[in-house]
Amino acid sequence: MHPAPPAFCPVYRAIGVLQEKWVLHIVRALLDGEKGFNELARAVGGCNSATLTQRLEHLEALALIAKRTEDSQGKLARSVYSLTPAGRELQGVIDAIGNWAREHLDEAPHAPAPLA
Amino acid sequence: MHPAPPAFCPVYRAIGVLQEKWVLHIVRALLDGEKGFNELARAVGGCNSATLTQRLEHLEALALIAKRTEDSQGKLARSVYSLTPAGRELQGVIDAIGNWAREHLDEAPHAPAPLA
DNA sequence: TCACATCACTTGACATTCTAAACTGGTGGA
DNA sequence: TCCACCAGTTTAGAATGTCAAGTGATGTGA
Repeated sequence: MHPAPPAFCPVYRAIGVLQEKWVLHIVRALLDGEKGFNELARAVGGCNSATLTQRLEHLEALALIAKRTEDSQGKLARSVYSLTPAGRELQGVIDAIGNWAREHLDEAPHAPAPLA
Repeated sequence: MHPAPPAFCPVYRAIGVLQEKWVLHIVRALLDGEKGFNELARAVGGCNSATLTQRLEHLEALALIAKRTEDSQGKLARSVYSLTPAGRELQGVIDAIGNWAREHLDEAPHAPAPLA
């Protein structure tokens, strides 16, 4: 019944992954260095913990990020999320978005030039 | 009350636009040439008309695509959607996604080889 | 000339996805 | 002890996306 969604096309599938809400933000935040759960939530800016948990699970399943649980002898369980090599390669995508954004999205909410 | 979403950051806003469902698919389809409504729907593969209409309005408002209504003398009103220069520049983003996808997303649902 | 297909959408009911906000259970500091 | 932070989980409701059908016009073939 599907009108032929090109599921076999890698670009199509990549778009499917990358358009999930917060995914690109998460990747961008982690490109900046590995982070704990709350730290990541803050860096990403506005994602709630339920969605973040789900997104992190999905990205881990896709092997774009890795979760490590630091347990310093006692019992402190801090989780640390970082990009895998495949995830780090998304730098190119983020850069492309960045270049485009700076060229074509620079109007709008803009500080009204501090020097005037 | 927002925990400081960096709305002033162009990359953040770009991600906000590009992660809307179907947006990247629409851009990709139009990079291939201008298209009518149903034609675009078919090219995009699986987006329903309600969402497509809404997305096209949004993208037109952002000046990434342009809508032209061909009315050959009589009264035929065929709509044609095409990318604006700003929209066309998203080629770089699509390419980056394409490169990444081909390198890191090539396993998975794969037609089981028609010959055999 | 009538039936049927296509075009560009709209509409309304429904399903999926995302969200806020509160809560769990543990650590660590004043 | 009280409070803050850690990493989440839960639940209910809002936002977003979808399906399927319908609209009114044109075109196509029998």
